[in-house]
Amino acid sequence: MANSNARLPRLEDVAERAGVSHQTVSRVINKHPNVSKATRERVEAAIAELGYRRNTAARSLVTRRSQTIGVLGSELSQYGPANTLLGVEQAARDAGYFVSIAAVRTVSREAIFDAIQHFLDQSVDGIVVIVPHAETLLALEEQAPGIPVVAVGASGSETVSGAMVDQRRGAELAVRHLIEQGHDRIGHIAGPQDWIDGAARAEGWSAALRAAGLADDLLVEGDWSAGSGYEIGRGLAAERAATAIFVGNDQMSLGLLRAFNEAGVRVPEDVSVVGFDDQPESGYFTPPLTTVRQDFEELGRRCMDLMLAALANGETATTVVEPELVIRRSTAALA
Amino acid sequence: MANSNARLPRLEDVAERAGVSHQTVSRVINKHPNVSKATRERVEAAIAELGYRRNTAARSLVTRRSQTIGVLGSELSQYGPANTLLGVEQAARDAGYFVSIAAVRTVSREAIFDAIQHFLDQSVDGIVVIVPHAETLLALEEQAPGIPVVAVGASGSETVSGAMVDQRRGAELAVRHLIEQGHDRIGHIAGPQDWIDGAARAEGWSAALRAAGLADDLLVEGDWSAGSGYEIGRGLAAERAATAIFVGNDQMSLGLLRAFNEAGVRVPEDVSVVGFDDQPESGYFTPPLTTVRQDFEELGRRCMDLMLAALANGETATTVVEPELVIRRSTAALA
DNA sequence: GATGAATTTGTTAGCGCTCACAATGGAGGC
DNA sequence: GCCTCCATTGTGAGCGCTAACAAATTCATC
Repeated sequence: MANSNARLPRLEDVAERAGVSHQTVSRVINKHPNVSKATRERVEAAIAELGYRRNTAARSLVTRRSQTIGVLGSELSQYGPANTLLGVEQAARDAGYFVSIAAVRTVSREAIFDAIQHFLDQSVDGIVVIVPHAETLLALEEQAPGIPVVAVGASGSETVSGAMVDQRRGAELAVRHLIEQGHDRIGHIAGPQDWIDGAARAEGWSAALRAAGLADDLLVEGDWSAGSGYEIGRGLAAERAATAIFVGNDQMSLGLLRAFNEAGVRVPEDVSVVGFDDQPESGYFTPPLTTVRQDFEELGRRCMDLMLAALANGETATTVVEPELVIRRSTAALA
Repeated sequence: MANSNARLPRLEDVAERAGVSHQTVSRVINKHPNVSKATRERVEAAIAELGYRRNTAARSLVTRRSQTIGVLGSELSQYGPANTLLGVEQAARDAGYFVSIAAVRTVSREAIFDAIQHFLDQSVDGIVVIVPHAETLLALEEQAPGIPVVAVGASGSETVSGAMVDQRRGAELAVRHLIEQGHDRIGHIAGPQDWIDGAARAEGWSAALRAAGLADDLLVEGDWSAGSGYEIGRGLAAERAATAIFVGNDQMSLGLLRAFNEAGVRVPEDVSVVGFDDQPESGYFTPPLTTVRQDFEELGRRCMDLMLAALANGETATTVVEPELVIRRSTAALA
């Protein structure tokens, strides 16, 4: 019901109404301990009556803090990054921070720099980077924005905190499961190798095979999309070199399943398939997909934990989220 | 290379270096026309040398504008909302705005109010709402935040601009396609009816059937998830009442295809299926899904167009994006 | 009751910017 | 030469808040 012509109430207006100084009102707002109970209640009443809301700009101007975290992301419409963003947002809002986003369409130095500039223009207090691309980390080291940075997939450094799901371990879980089922020719449809996760999963696959004394020669690189899984799957169906395929993500797995279905290759009777991510849909593929689950929201929350720590004491750190194997119907014992 | 101990350069520092007043520097930054070429160049040089960056807080304090748009969203990890967000972000950044997000986990009045409060605390200049839930619009009318609001799915009103994909038309495209293929018993797996899109698609389905003199009695309501599509699909496979199913979205379609596959119902030989959304994966379902494409990024950009208009002249407006039928292999002529 | 310490409240300055207005100087008309 | 007009530049104030300090009040202690 406030008169919309009048300017918004400010500290001084509240102070006048409560019969105190503006500084006392400021103390109440900032929960400063040394305010008597009576005064506090009077001020709080005045705040409620006037519908007072603190002016962020004025506060930021004097404190030199914007209470804003910038999230720099690419592929933000994909299941993983999108949920990581949600995790960050939740933790940030709970901690009293605003979340600003900048999406990078094509990953390049210029695009990353642009986004960082954008955030610096906004004077964010810190930047969370969800661009799981190796080049991004290099760009970040180079461009060091002078504020705390937390990067997903980074191992952590002097200047950058890192939060990651243990991709190697996830890949090992998947491959070991296949080995236990009796498979000894296990191929891999990898994600792009200049993506941190793509490379780490391929390494995990390779390491698990070698640890079991098996060959790691069946690797093809896709681009994460269902389309690339399909194309590669057509080739694989013709060759029939492997009896099991560990796929870099669920979307490529979907394409692979489609190609196998068209070619008459039965899953899991002829070939077993394991994906990575565990999107909500993966349990409804034909057949339901055995895959490695990553808790992306948790990852996002961890990012924010690291950010808060960096904001508080300037220290960088690293955190690792454990993946989990979800066994469904796309894998079976070798006949 | 700036000395990180020293405070950041400000207008006055640039002015001193360029030998002009701070106001002249301000004019250069704001592209005011009445500045001589020589002065402008001198100032620009000084800005570059010092690495000057305008302080947003100070600017906001005096202009009473934050150059920030708040995006209030739910289901932000889903394909549609996520891409709409990306469209908004792109258009906003191009227009010199920052984008702040607030995700609503469970749609309720309180959660919506909370998010609006959050944005008002931040003094955003406008709010884009991507919560395609009927109750949201009511909450918005009630809570009228006093700044421009653009809502996805809204028809527009005195206070709220609306941007939407024509859902009814999309549903009609789907149903007419099925009718043309000779189907006359066409069922619908609807989205939740308290979701704007869910209701609009059901209406379009119903309208198209009635226009063709067909019955619209085969409707079941799901919850958008693949799981609900699967459960409903099991029932449908047992009944076999319809020869074609129009499904409210692609995810439920996936579940339906899975259930039909398990039950030995062949798609499209026995039953045709049409989805809605056209996610990137839909072309790799088994079989590839005929569906209705929505251009979510365009929708997001349109939201921002409306926002800029509202910000400029305070007027609300409405815009409609046309959907498109994508025919793949899940539909066929009735045998 | 005097002394010092702790608690509560008030006063002042200034964060960095834009706005309104004032001042300066050169071009052009009579 | 004088006056007007316009383009260009400068001056002063103030946006709303917090930090630092100062003042007033209460309380405990000897």
